[in-house]
Amino acid sequence: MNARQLEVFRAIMRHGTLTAAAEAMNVSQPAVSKVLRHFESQIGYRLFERLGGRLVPTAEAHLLIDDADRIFREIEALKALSERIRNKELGLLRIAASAPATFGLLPAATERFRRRNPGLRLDLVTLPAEEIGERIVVGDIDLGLTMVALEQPGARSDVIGRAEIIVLIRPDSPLAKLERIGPADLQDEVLISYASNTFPGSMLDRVFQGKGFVRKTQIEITLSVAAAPLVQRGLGVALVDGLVPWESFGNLAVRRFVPSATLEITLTTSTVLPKSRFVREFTRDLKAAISDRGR
Amino acid sequence: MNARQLEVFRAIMRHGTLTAAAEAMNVSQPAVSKVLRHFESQIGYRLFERLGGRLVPTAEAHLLIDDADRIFREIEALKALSERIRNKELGLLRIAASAPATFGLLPAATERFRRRNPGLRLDLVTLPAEEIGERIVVGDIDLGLTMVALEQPGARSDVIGRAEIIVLIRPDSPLAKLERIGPADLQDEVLISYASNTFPGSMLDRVFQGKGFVRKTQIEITLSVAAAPLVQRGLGVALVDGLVPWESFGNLAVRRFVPSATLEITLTTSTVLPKSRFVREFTRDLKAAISDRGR
DNA sequence: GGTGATATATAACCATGAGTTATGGCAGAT
DNA sequence: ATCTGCCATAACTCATGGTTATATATCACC
Repeated sequence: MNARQLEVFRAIMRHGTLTAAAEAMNVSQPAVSKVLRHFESQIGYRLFERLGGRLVPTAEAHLLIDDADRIFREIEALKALSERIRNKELGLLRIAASAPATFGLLPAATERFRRRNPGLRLDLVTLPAEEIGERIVVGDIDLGLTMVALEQPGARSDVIGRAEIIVLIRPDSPLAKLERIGPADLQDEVLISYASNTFPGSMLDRVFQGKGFVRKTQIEITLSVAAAPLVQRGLGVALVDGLVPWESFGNLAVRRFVPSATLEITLTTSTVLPKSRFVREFTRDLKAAISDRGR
Repeated sequence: MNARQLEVFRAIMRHGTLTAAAEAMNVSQPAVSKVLRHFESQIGYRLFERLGGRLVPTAEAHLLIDDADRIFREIEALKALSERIRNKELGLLRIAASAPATFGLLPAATERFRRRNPGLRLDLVTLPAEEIGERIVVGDIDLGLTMVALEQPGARSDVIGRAEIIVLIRPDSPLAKLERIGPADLQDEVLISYASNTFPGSMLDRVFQGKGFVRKTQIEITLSVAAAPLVQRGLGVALVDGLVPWESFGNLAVRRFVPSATLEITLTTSTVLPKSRFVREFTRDLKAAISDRGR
């Protein structure tokens, strides 16, 4: 049972005669006749009674026609879809980002991108950085956006911007008076921050050390966004990336951290798979979103 | 774009490699390879990138796979349906009946029939008698059930029973006292009955004439069931077929009409199209339903 | 009862798609 | 360096779907 057989069956049911069906399908009458007979011999029963030199649909044909017709139309729809894909009217861009990038960069970049490519499907996946590299090399993901460089054979990482580490406090905290907050100011606070065995964590450890302090993290987080509710409830002060739009969470204040510590916003793509036009475009939009953030 | 191509595409997406897909489909690996390449050349774009001797699905493949998978499964379902039809687990019997037969005979016959053929689809169509003949000769209908013989070339009518003409009255009517009602009793009543230009109408005209009366129909109906609400509301007395289960309508009484007048319950089938087993069985069930009615 | 019109079936042929086996090339792992 | 796994190619076969030409059956009509 193949698509052509269904098409022929449907056409005969529609047009009533072989000849009309053949004409509608732009093939010769014997061609239709042969496909029909072959179809009937395959399924093992007659779809039409031959009488008076005419074809009369059997009860079996009536049982099949609805489904056959639907499937035929669905195949036609799939062809149309495929045609649109070929004409680049339709596409798919699969982006994996770590959580801060998902919150802080993707919305703006996506907005720019969609304005130019409204028909395109976008898959935005939030994943831990380690997994993103793997997904890129197996081709599951077109573009990765992380706060760490991904050392992955078969993938290439480029730094497209930087994000400052900031201090997250409650507006009613005594620290709110300060413009800038340094390691010394945090000594007596409950510190919410990255674990030392993560990239930003060890980076911050070095910064504290450079100023003669030790970073004592009381509450460790892996996902910076998780700091927001903790700080909101007054459980401590967070030292996290400044990429997430913290202001939008409410009951939170952001202060600069000195000395300045930055994370690299890193864009990763496969070195083996060809880059689509969409990947290049989205990269541009991401850079624009980053420079917009500066303002 | 044909069913096989969708199947191959789906199998490769599922199993990840050509080799695994080929194994799953029980064909050789080069066969799958060739179908895939042919499919790709037809649709005009790559579905897989070849890298490191592996196939990696492109974004386009991801856009197509859901629909392709669904269509493939629907074709499989259609094959299964076809298989059931071939094994006679599934069938279709299309019955057209005039309204009295629909009300009075089909329910009982259908009940018997379905007990024996629970998987079968039954199409019960109520149509005016004239149309039924045409539908039978074009093969739209397997079996017709009417109260008139259908004179239709290509169709054959058999009388399988008779239905008495009865008098339909309100239980509170003065006529309710009578066991039998004749033309004389109806002279002063508003008569609801068939038009004279119909078969039962002219038949009743002759009966009245034989007794020296004229049938004066004040309210003409074509559909006997339409008499029920009229009689219920006291608009008159009806002279109609006794096939419809009038008792079930409520607030109606049925009386025998004398002299007895009968309509022929006629079963019509095509003389050219082969009769299915179901047609023969249903005929038997109809006859049984008719003789049951006698009790 | 021919006759023409219409519709299906058959015959003979061809192109192609889908299958086979055998084999070669390539990348990654041991 | 070699083995292993995977994909591509070559050469061949067979079935399917297409062609044209022709035969056959039914129906309507004179």
